Amino acid sequence: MGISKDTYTDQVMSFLYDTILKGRLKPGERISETWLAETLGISRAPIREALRLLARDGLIEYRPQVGNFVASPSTRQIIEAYLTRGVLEGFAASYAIESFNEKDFSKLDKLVVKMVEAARQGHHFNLANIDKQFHEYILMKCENAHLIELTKTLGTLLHLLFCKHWTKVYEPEQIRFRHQQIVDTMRSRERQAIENCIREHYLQTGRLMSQFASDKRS
Amino acid sequence: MGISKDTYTDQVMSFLYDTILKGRLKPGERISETWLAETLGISRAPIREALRLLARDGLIEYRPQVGNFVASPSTRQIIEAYLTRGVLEGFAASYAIESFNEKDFSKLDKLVVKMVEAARQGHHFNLANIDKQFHEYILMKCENAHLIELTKTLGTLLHLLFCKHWTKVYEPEQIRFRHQQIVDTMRSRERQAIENCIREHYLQTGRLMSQFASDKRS
DNA sequence: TTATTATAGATTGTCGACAATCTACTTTCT
DNA sequence: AGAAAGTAGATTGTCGACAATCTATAATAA
Repeated sequence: MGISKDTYTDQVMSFLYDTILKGRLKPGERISETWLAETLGISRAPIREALRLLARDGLIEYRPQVGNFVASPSTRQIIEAYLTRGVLEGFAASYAIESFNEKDFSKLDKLVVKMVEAARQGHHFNLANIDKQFHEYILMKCENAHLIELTKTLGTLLHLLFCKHWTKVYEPEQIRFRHQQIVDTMRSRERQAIENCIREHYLQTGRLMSQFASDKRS
Repeated sequence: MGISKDTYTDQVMSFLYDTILKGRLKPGERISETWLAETLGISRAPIREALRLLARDGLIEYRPQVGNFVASPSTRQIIEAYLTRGVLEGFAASYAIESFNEKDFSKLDKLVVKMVEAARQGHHFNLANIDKQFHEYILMKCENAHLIELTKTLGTLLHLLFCKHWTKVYEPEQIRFRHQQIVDTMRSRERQAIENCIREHYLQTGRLMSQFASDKRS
């Protein structure tokens, strides 16, 4: 573990992220401040700050005077979040395309290959990670710190809530096609086509995920 | 004053927002927790939570172990923020256009008239408020809570930092033209045109504002 | 004089405690 | 039995204090 000048607040945020990711805290479940404080062996002050920040990002639902709960978005909210993510990343990609060269495209090609491998082996955790790398690689190149920050936050939320479903939602071959399509469209360097392609990419996933999530609850 | 079940944290956020808006706290200036606590007559706990949240929204720059400072974005960051806002609102408008009827358009027409009046009288505070109403009216109709939240946050940031410059940046006639153009384009109901129009609207303002802000600092 | 080091003051990070509020259960009434 | 009211327990909101860290001034050396 490298230099850890993190404040407790940051560490609590990481802890909660991991705990939710691993399914030890499930959507809708209460997150008691005192429980967290005892579990981590620290006081409630930094914990409250972490909870408020995670709530601002949508990972947690905070109800004043009542408590904090793991986010449990409605079908509609899920679709909305994916839609918004598509709009942001779509613009980022069309904006970043000017600084793309063949080396960047082939990097993306390789990530697609790795993604398909992970999908074939059913490693949904790996799959989600490589997918994240793929999309963030495109995102980063737009060089707009503000846009990157917003989009990453949204991505983190979606990753956290739905990465466990990925191997069930798409066949490996679909995953390959969907992402190769993005790379190919970017190679065309047509900004409008790029935006539309990425929006559609997220819209599809949003629809499937929301359906999956609502199935599970009934 | 209506029912006030606000927690202290919320009140501190409002207080800081107003204080910065009125220029009593200037960009780059330090915001001491103890000073705030004594000024408001409360303890530091809710103040810290408010500061962290405002930092998350970009109103404040937070440096761990050092302190909080009023945001003082660079030229580049200013342009980026306006650009991003344009992308979000542009999409929101093109998405909301389906639910627009003539009543909505004429409502926007009236706001444009009021805006020009305020501009003629040099009321930059009024002008900024009506402009905010205009853009939020469009935004709200998209019915995407997530998108609305993100866009509003960004708008609040820009409003706070730059509303004081508005009467200096645009002539009343320019303001009329720029906003009437948006309404007219929306009347055409062409989604692509709407997105481009609103993006351009914000891009222009971003460029002017960033220029103005950098002039002032030199 | 300029650069470096010490030092005192101020500021943030964290803690444990108490009051206000909410939740869930028990009791009471119909 | 079912609904309403009351009560005990738990949870959140806020507070004041202390330790760790940073900042700015003063003292020292080159």
